[in-house]
Amino acid sequence: MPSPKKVKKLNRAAAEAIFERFHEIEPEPKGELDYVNAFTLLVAVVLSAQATDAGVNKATKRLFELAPSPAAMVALGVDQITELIKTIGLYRGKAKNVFALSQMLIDLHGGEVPDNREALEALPGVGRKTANVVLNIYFKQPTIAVDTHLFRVGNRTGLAPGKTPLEVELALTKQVPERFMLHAHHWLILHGRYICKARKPECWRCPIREWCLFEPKTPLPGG
DNA sequence: ATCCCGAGGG
DNA sequence: CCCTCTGGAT
Repeated sequence: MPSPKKVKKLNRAAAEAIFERFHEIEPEPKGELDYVNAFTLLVAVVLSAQATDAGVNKATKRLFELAPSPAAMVALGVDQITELIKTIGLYRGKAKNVFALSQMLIDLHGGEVPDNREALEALPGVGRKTANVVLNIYFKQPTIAVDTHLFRVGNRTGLAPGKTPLEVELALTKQVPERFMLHAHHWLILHGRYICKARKPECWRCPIREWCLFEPKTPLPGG
């Protein structure tokens, strides 16, 4: 019979300590995507799939100057949008989605960005992760968007192990204390981006290493 | 499971 | 060169 392979997972107390530490270090973590309203946030997040935020910001600086609203975006047209965002990976599909999504906001939501998951995920190019970001960042809902960083950090640390992003997300909703839920996404993404990096995690300067289950290849100095 | 796909870093 | 970056649709 298949033995249920035990996955090492941090207990609640350790999880709570981790977020206390994050809060202590950075009480108000901020994302690094540029936007000026709900619409531009939504578009920026759609464009950010498999792309760096720095690269997205470079393109959206051009794009949002011409089209900071759904109507302006539709007026721009797919070809113009494509040209403007050509420096971002997956740009063809993203340009089509941004155009169609803008038209749909006009047709179905009075040009506004909807504040619920169902409506958001019905938009082209918007899946669970993107919807969670908009709900969390703009509408201040306690969602946790699991991207490549959260997925890696959740598994590597043992904070929230899971085979899929959804599993990690559900694990995190149980591990993160409610009072820290609004900021959990930003704390974890920044931690993953600058310290718990994919290639060379910098464990020697990690603020949560005393709780982490990951064993770095290169041992800590003196340890 | 596979495709989409440019920029930046090592 | 190879890997990674705030994924989604088929």
